[in-house]
Amino acid sequence: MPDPYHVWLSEVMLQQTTVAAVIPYFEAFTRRWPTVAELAAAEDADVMGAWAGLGYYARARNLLKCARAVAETGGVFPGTEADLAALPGIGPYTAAAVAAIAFGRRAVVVDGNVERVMARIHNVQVPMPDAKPALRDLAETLTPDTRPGDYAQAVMDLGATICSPRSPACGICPWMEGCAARAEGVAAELPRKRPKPAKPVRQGVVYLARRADGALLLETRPDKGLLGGMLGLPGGAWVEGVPEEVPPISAAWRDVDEEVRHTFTHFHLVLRVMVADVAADAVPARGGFVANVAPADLPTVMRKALRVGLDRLFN
DNA sequence: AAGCCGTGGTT
DNA sequence: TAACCAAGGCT
Repeated sequence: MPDPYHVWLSEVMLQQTTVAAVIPYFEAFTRRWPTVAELAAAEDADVMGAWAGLGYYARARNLLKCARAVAETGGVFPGTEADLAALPGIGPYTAAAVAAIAFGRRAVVVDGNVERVMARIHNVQVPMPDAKPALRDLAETLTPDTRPGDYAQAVMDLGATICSPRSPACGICPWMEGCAARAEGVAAELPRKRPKPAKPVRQGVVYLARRADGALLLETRPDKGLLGGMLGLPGGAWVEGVPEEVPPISAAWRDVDEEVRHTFTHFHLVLRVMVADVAADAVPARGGFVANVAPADLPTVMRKALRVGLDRLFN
C-alpha cells in the first residue's frame, strides 16, 4: 500500500489542479520534507514559499495544520474516512481518496471526473450542482469492495483522458457499450451546468520600494482571504472603480507605464505598479525589507508585478 | 449554503 | 481571445 503521507500530499495538491502542474511541486515537497513529521516541523514561510505558484493558498495553510495534527499523534495518518475528514483541508473527496488508495478501504470517491462519468453513463440531465446527490448515489452503487483505490483512480483517469469534459473520445472508451449518453449522442453536453456570471474587473495599486542596499519592501498578507499568508508587494485594496493609493513608505513614487493583468477565480485584476528608490535608513509603515527576494516564493500575480517593477527600476 | 479562493492549459 | 476547465474545502 502506498505511503499515506504521499497519497495525502498529492491529493491535496490535486484539488482543482492538473496533474502536470502538481508533479514538480510534489517532487519538491517530498524531497525537502520526506515525512509528515518533517513537514510538520517546517517554518510556515518556507511551506508557503514552496507552495507559491500552485494557487488556492488556503490549501498550504491547512496542509501545515494537518501535518502538525498528524505529528501530534505519532506521525501516523488515521485510516478511516471519518477520522481523515476531521483533519484540516481534508473534505469528503480527499478523505475518501486517501482511505481507498492509502488504506484499501471501500470509500465512495467522488470528484469532478467521477461526476462527469456517472452523468454520462446514466444520461443524467439534471444540471449541476443539483445533480450531485444523484451522481454520488450512482457512484456508490458502482464502487467495488475489492481494490477500491485502483477503481477510484481508474474512473478518475478515464474522466481525465477519454471521458474528458469538452470532446470525449467515446470511440475508444471501454464503457462505450453501457453509456446512455453516448447512445443518445449527448455525452459531450453532460453534465449540464448553469452559465456562470461574468467576472468583474477590479483595479489596484502596488508599490515596489528598493532600498540603497538592494533590499525590496515586501509584506506577508493576512492569513484569511485572497492570497492569504503569502508574500507580496504592499498596496491598497483591489476594488471595482478607483483604487486607493496607500504607499507603504514615504518616497518619490513613479508610475510604471505598464499595467499588470491577472485573472482570479471570480474577478479580473488590473494592477498599476509604482516604484521608488528609498534611503538606507528609510522606515516603512507596512511590510519589511527583504534582501534576497526569490520571485518563486511569490504568488503568480505578485511575480508579474515584481518583474514589471524591477524592469522599470533597472532600465 | 452560496460565495470565496489561483493558476495555466485548452478551445 | 475570452471563456472554460481541473483529482474541492472552508465559511
